Amino acid sequence: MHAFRTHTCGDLRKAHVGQNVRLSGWVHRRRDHGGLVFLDLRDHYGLTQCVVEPDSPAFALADAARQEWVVTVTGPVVARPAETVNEALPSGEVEVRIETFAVQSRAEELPLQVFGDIEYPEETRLKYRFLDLRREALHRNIILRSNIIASLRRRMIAEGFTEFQTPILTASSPEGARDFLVPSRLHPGKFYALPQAPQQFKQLIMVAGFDRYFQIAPCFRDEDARADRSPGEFYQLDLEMSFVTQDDVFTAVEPVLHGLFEEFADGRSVSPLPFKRIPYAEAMLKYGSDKPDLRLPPTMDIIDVTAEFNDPSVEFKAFKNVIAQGGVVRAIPAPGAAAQPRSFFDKLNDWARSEMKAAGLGYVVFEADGGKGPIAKFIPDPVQKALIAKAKLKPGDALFFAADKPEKAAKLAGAARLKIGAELGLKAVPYYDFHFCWIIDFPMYEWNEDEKKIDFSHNPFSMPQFDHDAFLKLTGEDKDTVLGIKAFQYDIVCNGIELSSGAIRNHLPDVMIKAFDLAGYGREVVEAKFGGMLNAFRYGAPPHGGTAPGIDRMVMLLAGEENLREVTMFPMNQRAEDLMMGAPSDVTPKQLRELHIRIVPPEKG
RNA sequence: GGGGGCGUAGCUCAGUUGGUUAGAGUGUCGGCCUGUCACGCCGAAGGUCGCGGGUUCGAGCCCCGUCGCUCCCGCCA
Repeated sequence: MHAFRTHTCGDLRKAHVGQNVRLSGWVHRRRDHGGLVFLDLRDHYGLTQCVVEPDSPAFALADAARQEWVVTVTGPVVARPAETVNEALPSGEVEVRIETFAVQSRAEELPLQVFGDIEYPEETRLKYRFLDLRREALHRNIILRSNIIASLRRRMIAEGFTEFQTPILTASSPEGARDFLVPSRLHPGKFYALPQAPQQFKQLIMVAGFDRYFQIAPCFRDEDARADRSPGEFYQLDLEMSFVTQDDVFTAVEPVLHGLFEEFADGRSVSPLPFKRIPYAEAMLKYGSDKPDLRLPPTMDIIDVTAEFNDPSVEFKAFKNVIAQGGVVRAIPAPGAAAQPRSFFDKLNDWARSEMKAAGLGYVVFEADGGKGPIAKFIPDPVQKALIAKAKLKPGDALFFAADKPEKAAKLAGAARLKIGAELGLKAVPYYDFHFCWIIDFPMYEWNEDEKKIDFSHNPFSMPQFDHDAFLKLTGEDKDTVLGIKAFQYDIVCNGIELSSGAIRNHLPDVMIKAFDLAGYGREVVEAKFGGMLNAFRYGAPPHGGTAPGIDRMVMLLAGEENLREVTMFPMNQRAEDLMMGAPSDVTPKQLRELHIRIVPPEKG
């Protein structure tokens, strides 16, 4: 007989009755009836009830066992009496009668119970992650994560993609997030950077003549965390393809994501292929966001009502002043909101003022006999009718108004749309639990108001949607033209979460240098910082493009969790500390000397 | 860097208007119990009320500071 087990704790069924078996696992739960002790034994595979009676030679040992001890039991599988069958347990028809009992390892009093579903503070859960991982919910999520990654690999390979590894120690890059730096021992004063993404490498893989690359790629960014954003490190399904248009990328990626979500939907619905494509400008107007949640009904689509409020007959000064200063008024329809109490509207206004730092969130309730609410009296009947027509309102619907500079108004309207939709419990018809869309035609540049300069608005490596020769002739003088340029840049969005960002890349050195030039980076800077890739483009670069869906976020969606730590095996806390391993940590003076590093502690404020 | 919330037994939490010896559940330890599966019953141990200062006759509770955790904003091409 094997030293530890002949079966797992998830194996035993009625068919095993009579066999002598050996199980090893953790003592999940102990029920002591004096003369009779039940031990639920747990391993990765399941739970099996074991029982020991006083006349058993193993009784004293087994009776002493406590929660989370690791033990090995040996004995016959017996059928449980009919009235004691546990239907909640797959092995519930049988139990193991303990004849010999061995303790493999004991457990101290637990800081966190494995049994049950008590909620524990993050600090405890992270410090004792190995205990938390034993618990059912987290254990299940981590297995789900593994299955999702395995499925992605299968699907990508089936689509003709090949997985390649790219370096973890690479060069720091100027744009984008803050790099994690690794000091070089051999080159005093110089640093490697951990890759924010294998962006340049995957493009170089295309230049190198490979095609259809993918990787479950670790990415590192030294930025602050959020519930849906791990500090430090995360994983992407990184992919890149040669000789493709934007549509080819979509066609390659859609079935992978759709198939994945269908596979793990577990009864939930997935929006059908092809995913809706929404230009950035339209998304910002209709949803107030570049990551719209399409689970809300189209009757809640935001509309621009600047013209209506600018009509001479409207006497509402607050909005008129905003418009006079270049602002806009956006209206968020709230279907059926007339049934809500006054407090519903007041709370939303308070929310807009406190959390969104807005001047307020005005509203009009359109009853059958006319508009109601604090600002309705400033809006004459013809304009009210125009608003009703434009927003396609029915009696009993309301409109909320966000008035501000275009970006701020869009942002407030977008947040209000989500909040109102959630409060009213409104759902699109047909409703999909996972509602995907592509956001396309992102602007190439944006105006940086603080520094009064043109910035890349997204990815400096994407191809502008602009005539090649005309683009090369652009200068900083053509500000409006430059700010109007769209890029072959796209995002995949699901349920209001940005899953991935991608682009058809700029593979032409002259366009790339001009693109950086327009954002205020001289040729020297581009040569110095992206010389490797730029140089590669001078030796025959194929047109190429790709994207990189965030794996952690996909797992989060499919697991139905709202925090990445619930789907990450060993996460750090929000301050980027590993409480279990004690990272980051001090290092020895010797280590620092070897790296030519001296610590200059921050001055205490 | 900024804002909100939280911090009481190993763990999860309660603790009234500032008022006697700070409680419950769970876990731990001891006793009883032969069919439980959140077993049950009896008992015990277990507390720097995060830390420091202040107000007060009296502080878990009020005030100030500080530390930790968490959520959000900034940030995340």
